[in-house]
Order: sequence, then structure tokens, then C-alpha cells
Amino acid sequence: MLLIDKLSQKPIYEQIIDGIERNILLGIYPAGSLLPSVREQSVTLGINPNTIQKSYAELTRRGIISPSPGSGCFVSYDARSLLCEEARKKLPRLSELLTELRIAGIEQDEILGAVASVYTKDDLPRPDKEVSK
Amino acid sequence: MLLIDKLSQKPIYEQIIDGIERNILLGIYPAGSLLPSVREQSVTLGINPNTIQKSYAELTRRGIISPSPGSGCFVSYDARSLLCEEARKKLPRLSELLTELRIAGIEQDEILGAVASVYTKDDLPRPDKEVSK
DNA sequence: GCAAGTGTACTACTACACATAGTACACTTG
DNA sequence: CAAGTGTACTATGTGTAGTAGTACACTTGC
Repeated sequence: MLLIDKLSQKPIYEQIIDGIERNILLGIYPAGSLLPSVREQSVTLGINPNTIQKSYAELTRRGIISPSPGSGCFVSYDARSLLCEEARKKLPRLSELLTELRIAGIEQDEILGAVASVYTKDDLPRPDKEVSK
Repeated sequence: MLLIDKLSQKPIYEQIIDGIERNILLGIYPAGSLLPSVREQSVTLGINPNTIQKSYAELTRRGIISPSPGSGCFVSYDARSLLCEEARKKLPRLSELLTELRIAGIEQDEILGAVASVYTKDDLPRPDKEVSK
């Protein structure tokens, strides 16, 4: 079950993509597993089927999931490596944000504290087991 | 002179706001100084006057600049403190981004390297002098 | 005083993204 | 064969971004 905030500035279809990606990385949707169908998600989340379909189409285009007409959408076996690769491309944005914070006078120690805080949390499920079909 | 990328996904009026804020923080636009007029910016940047005006109106609303009809727009004397305050509100977004990167398997050391890299650069003008009118 | 330049406030229009609504078709499963 | 699946298509409504043009009040400088 994904959490969708209809009042967010972020488009619903992007929230759905982010939620599925996160669940894949956390192992909640293991490689090879079957995603809820477009129509099922539509009912569960109370969102128009076309919006769900847009999310699934984008994930399909990027190779994260593989549709099988008649059966449903399966999580690709290389979904996690694709997602890790994409995450790495966000590093420049991290640098931009850090530069902005530095110019505004925020000290390095405060940044290091935030980093330590995130990397100290251990409430993340550890998804190290691969799931075979 | 601001740099505007018309092909960016970021709205032009936001790019103008960001550029002016950055120049204020860097001391290029000191407190009390006069900004280029709406019409002048329009010609310089090749952008519609209404787009410039939208940026100036937003900066005025936030107290960053103070318009003086007939004279122009002046940088507020507490502009820098306002901007620093606003930058501090971006720290939660830093945590979100870091969480995303961690889930994707990026190690803490790599993050710390990026932080050090940004905070080591010394090509930033140091705007410690106040400019009196 | 007056012209020029300034900020500001409108209206109107185009273009695009987001989301919804409804329909239709091909495919696979049981 | 029926049900469920992904997919494609058109249409509509809403909101934002940007452009275009006009108008008004104010200040500055001659």
C-alpha cells in the first residue's frame, strides 16, 4: 500500500513511481514479484486508472518493471541495479544543495550532523536476500 | 548580469529569483544597492517584462527587496538574514535526499567526500563588508 | 512644470502539464 | 469462453508559465 498525498505539489503519478521504487529498494517488492494491477491500484488508492497507468508506463520505459499482458507487471531482475545507478545521478544535486547552504552561511559541522543522523538510523529493512521465482 | 536557461524545467521567474538571492548572499548586490529596473532586466535578459516583474513582486513580498516607485528596487538591509533563515528551512530536504541515497546503497563515505568537496572550495567571494549608502 | 523612467495593476491570449472520464482492443489465464 | 490484464485513444477541466499590450501613480532631473 502506497501513501499518496493528493494535496502535494508533486504530481500523483510521480508519487506512485517514487513509492514503488522505494518499495523495490527496500525489498518489499522483490525482483520477479507481481505488482498490483492498474485497476486494483486505482481502487486501492482512489485514483484514476490512467494516472496509475502513466506511472507503470514510465517504470516500464525505464526497465524497472516488465509488463506481461494478461498476467500483470513484474519487477525486473535488474531493477535494483538500475535504481542504484539512477540514484548515483542525484549526487550533483546534492552538491548544488550543499553549495546553496554553504553560501547561506550554514557551517560544515551542521551538515555532517545531518549526514550522521540519516546514516545512523537503523529502522530501514535490510533487503539483502534475493528472491527467486 | 544573471544567467538564464530558457530550456530549463525550472520556471524563468524562479531562476531570476534564485540568481538575485545568490548575488545578494555573495555581496554582488550589497544591502541598500539598486537593482536593475524591470524594463532594463527585460532588455538585458531578453525576457518579457511581466516575467521579471513577477520575480520582483515575489522578492518584495518576502521582504528581500524594497521597491521605491519612481526610483527602483533596493536590496533590503536585512535581506541577508532573511535569506539565511530561509536556507535553514531547506535542511529537511537535505535529509530526504540523503535518505534516498542511503536506501539506494550509497555509502556514507561518499557523501562525506561530497560535503568536504563543497566546503573546501575557496572560490566563493567573501561578502563580509557591509556597504553603507 | 514637464518629460522620462520607475514600480504596479490589469486583461487577454497561447501553450503545456496534470488529472479525470470513458471507451476500446489484444492478450493471457483458468 | 469469461475474466482479468496491459495498452491505446479521445475528450474535458484545471492550473501554471509565458507573452503581449495597456494604463496609472510615483519620483527624478532638466
